Amino acid sequence: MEKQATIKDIAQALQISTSTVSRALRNATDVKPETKAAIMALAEELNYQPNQLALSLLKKQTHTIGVIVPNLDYVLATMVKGIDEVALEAGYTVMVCQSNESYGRELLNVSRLNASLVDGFIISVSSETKMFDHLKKLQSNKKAIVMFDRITSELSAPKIILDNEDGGFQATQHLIDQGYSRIAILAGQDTLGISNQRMDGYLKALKNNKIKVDKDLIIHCDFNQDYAYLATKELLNMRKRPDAIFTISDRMAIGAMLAIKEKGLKMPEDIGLVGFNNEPVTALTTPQISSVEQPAFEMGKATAKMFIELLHNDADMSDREIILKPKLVIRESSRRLLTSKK
Amino acid sequence: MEKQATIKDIAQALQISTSTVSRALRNATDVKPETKAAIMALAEELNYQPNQLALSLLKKQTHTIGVIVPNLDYVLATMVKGIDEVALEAGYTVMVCQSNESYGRELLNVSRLNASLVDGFIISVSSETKMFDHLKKLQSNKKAIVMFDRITSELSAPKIILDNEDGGFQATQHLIDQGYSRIAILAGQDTLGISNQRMDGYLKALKNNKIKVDKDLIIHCDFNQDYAYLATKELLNMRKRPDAIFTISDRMAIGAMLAIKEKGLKMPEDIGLVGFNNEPVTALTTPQISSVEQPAFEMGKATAKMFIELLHNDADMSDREIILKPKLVIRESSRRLLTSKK
DNA sequence: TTGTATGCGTTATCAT
DNA sequence: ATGATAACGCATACAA
Repeated sequence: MEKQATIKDIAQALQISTSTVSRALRNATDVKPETKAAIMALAEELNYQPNQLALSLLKKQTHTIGVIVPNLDYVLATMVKGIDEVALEAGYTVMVCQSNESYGRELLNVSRLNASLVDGFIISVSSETKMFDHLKKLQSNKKAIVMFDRITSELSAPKIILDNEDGGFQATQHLIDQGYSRIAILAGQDTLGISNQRMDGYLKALKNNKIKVDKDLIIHCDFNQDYAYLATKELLNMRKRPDAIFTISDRMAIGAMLAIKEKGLKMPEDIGLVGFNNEPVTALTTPQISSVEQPAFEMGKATAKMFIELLHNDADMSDREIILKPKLVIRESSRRLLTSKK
Repeated sequence: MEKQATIKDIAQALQISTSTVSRALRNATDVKPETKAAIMALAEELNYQPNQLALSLLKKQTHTIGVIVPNLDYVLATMVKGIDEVALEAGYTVMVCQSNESYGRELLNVSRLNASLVDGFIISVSSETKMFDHLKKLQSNKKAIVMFDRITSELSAPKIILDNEDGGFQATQHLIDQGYSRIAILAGQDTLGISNQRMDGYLKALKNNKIKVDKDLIIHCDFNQDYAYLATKELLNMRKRPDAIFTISDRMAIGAMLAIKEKGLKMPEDIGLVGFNNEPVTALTTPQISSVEQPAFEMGKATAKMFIELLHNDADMSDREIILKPKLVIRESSRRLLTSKK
């Protein structure tokens, strides 16, 4: 076998025109059964496969979705899996690119995938991304865009998000229910939407329970284990140290846990801990870590469905927003009352 | 702004031919500076971007690499990151597809990405994949293929792999050095190459140390935490139970650890445990788990480099093979001698 | 039922 | 220095 066979090859071999071959291959009705049979047979033999590039150029659509994510950690990988699932079923191929939390990389990815290579984008923006002209430009070129997880209100597009505020609220309220009162929060950079929303939930729970907010208990640090470790060390050295910590990611919870153990404090007796994401690791530590679970796979599926609807729909969908609810999973690190709900 | 502007649009607006526009845009020398300036200005204004589809159709290359992996767990995600890194730098875009350990999905992914959409494939085959005609067909269509991690000798292609046997050997030898003598192994399905190789290393270490192989201590189960848990439970209920367990993945090590704890045995005193992959979680459990580290990021980079060389190289590279060495990371779960190397 | 001609966006070749 | 034309692989309107 040589280079991919083309319609032309088949036509030449059979001494007929390319249009007839094209029709036969596409199951058109008006082709004589015998010629059609001959064509199909030869196509099979030559392992003919239509050239998607040519088709895409002609149809102006590639049936390919560009998915851009800041990284492929557990949650995002799960979401991508959900996207993949739905897209594949609908006949779309998914191109996954990682921006590595870098605005520059995101720009590069977008521009590479643009230029007619993809029908549109499903994107979760990097933590560095503060300007959205690159996405607006895509829209003005009639590319479909759906945002998910890390979104921005600056772009008018369908959005699929988690109710992060509710997640923060559930976590904090639970800690309060367990009798903790000096509750610290390890948040991300104060420019990151999902971080701020989770903190809003934290603040709301405090307020609802008439607990005064102590600014010293609100820490902004990198979404990362090492920073969380250091930040927690400082927290524990305060004169009036917190009796509970809510971290907005499980990675950070791990860092906090290491610092807590190092200090010789017991969870949940001396100090309570709740993380976010419900990564599998939370069930593996000692003690196991309570964590806010997000329906990542479902979110991915919902996102892909929205995207495909957007492609097939002329109506304006820019105000569409799906908000999924998180669910707190209570484990050992924060359950110190026997009466607590299971 | 409307649909992407084309060369034709610019030519019409400026009342010149498309060839001139094309030349100007491509920085050709023989274009009058003034016309060139006008063209560049208009291109900028219209946000002109060359249509990659048309270019690819013409040049018969897409500058896109199809990457197919069985899943996106920690190790593979890290490898993909390495691939991405090198590919991006070389001007290639990466399409990542997950086969979900399914042969059918792998076929689908390959056929979708084929059809001239990608210049070639970087693939780690699914655990279900036992036939390789789909890959051979690609090669006969002159697509470049590089295999990595999970490879097959049935395909003649450059390969980048870990020295899995050495990994198994290091792990087992270490356990022996620590004074363990009844060492069990939790392996994967006996059709999975990397599993068998790790087991070969295990057997070699036993043989080198004149320890008789006990078939009852060799367990084949799914690459998965739950099965490992169950298998370990059985192992611990044997009349002469093992005093150490080597699992060929960290997930399995976690499962084993749960069963060990449940049984009330202490690591490393009563029983030693070594995993494989050195996932971050191994440092978070209590006790921390010793594990064989593979240079995943480096492997990804090496793979992408090999692939790009293959694209630019007419010579036969099918016998090229890069074998990377693993490195045992010793932690609490297996270090019971104070004299042990750190 | 089949063939011819055209176009998708671009570049390369060959004129002019 | 610039323009006309063909080609990449395919589908389709139109002609036969």
